[in-house]
Amino acid sequence: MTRKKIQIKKIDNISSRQVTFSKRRKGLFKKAQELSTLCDADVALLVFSATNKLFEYASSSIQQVIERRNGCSENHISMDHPSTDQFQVESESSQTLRKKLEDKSRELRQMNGEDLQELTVQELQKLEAQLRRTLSSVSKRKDEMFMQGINALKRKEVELIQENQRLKHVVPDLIIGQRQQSLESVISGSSYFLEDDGSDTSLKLGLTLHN
Amino acid sequence: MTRKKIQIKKIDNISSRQVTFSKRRKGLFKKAQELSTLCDADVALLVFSATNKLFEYASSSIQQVIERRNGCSENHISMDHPSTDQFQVESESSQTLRKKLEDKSRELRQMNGEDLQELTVQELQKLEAQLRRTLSSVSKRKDEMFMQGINALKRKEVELIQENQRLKHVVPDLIIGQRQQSLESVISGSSYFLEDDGSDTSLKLGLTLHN
DNA sequence: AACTATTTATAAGA
DNA sequence: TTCTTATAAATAGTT
Repeated sequence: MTRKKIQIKKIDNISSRQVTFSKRRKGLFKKAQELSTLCDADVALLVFSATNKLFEYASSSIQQVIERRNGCSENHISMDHPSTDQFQVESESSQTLRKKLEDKSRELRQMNGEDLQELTVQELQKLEAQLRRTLSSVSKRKDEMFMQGINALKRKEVELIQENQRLKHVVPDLIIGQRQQSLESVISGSSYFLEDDGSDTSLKLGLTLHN
Repeated sequence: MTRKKIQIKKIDNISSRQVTFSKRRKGLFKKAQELSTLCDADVALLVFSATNKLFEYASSSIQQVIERRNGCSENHISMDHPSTDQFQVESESSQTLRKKLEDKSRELRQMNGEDLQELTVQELQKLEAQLRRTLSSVSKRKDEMFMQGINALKRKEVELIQENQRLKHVVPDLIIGQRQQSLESVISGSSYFLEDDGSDTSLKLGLTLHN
């Protein structure tokens, strides 16, 4: 909105997204409190960052409610779904969940190369080692999948060869039996395989089926 | 803030207060949604007018929670003080949190090379590319930190060399001039104005000063 | 509701 | 992070 007009869509660059978040969050909170004061309105504003950190504003008359919520954070679900009561009771609190979520988010960001400044050299080395391990697993898995694909194609190839074998016997009979009939359409599709010298046909097939 | 700057205090005139409320509310909601979009943040904004009419905004991932309340909402608009219920509702439900946590956990496991069988070849390739990017970032960061460490050591080295130079001049004079006096007590004092030619005494001193 | 003179917010850069 | 600054956006007072 200055220096240059921007499009309202997710900011790609991570650090400028963080900077913008800080600035705009501040601006938003200011405007919220101004609206509250100027117009005697009750305003509540909750902002969760991409890292699940919570920022909140509440005009004074709502403040107490917010505070009460912070104390006991999740009975409303059991109100909506009484049947889940027991489950709710023994399950983790929202606070706990949010903490976990925050942890996972940070870890994930670091695995995506963000927020690395938070790490020590040891941690970086550990991360590096893990990345290499994963990279290796991914390669392996990719290979597996390629091999599966190739094997599937090979099986199909065998089937096609067998089919061709049958056709090879059938077609000449037809040619002999019905010379007057056009046969290009039948043969052109599969004439490649008609000459069966055995081995290297399968190789060609494998390659053509790949593409 | 235009035509004239205003003070941020309750607007006395009722109609202009209402006008301002409309205008600023609109602006505030726009900013809230921009923040949400630009920075990938979850935002919930509730505004009660002085007449207790409710206006609200919620970014999509909180939306569902808000909507559930809308199903049974007619009664609390007219309340003087919003009930506890309302504000518990606007924070994310445990269910939502649990879902998010699950998603992050899966992503994290995959970045750690587990559960790769769930991914397609395309997804594997994407993951691989990301891993390589992160690996590069990690290396870069590690280099930075090493360089910082090295530079710190170099600075310290320079300081120590300078200190040693001074001591090199001070110590021999002392030895010559005041043989009967304890060496340690003299060194700990600040008599390094004294000139001298210097000798290997400084090396020992330099070392002891390190520890 | 519209209009605009100003103030405010803020994107980019340092 | 914080500051600066050029420019975009919001809006107070007016019509």
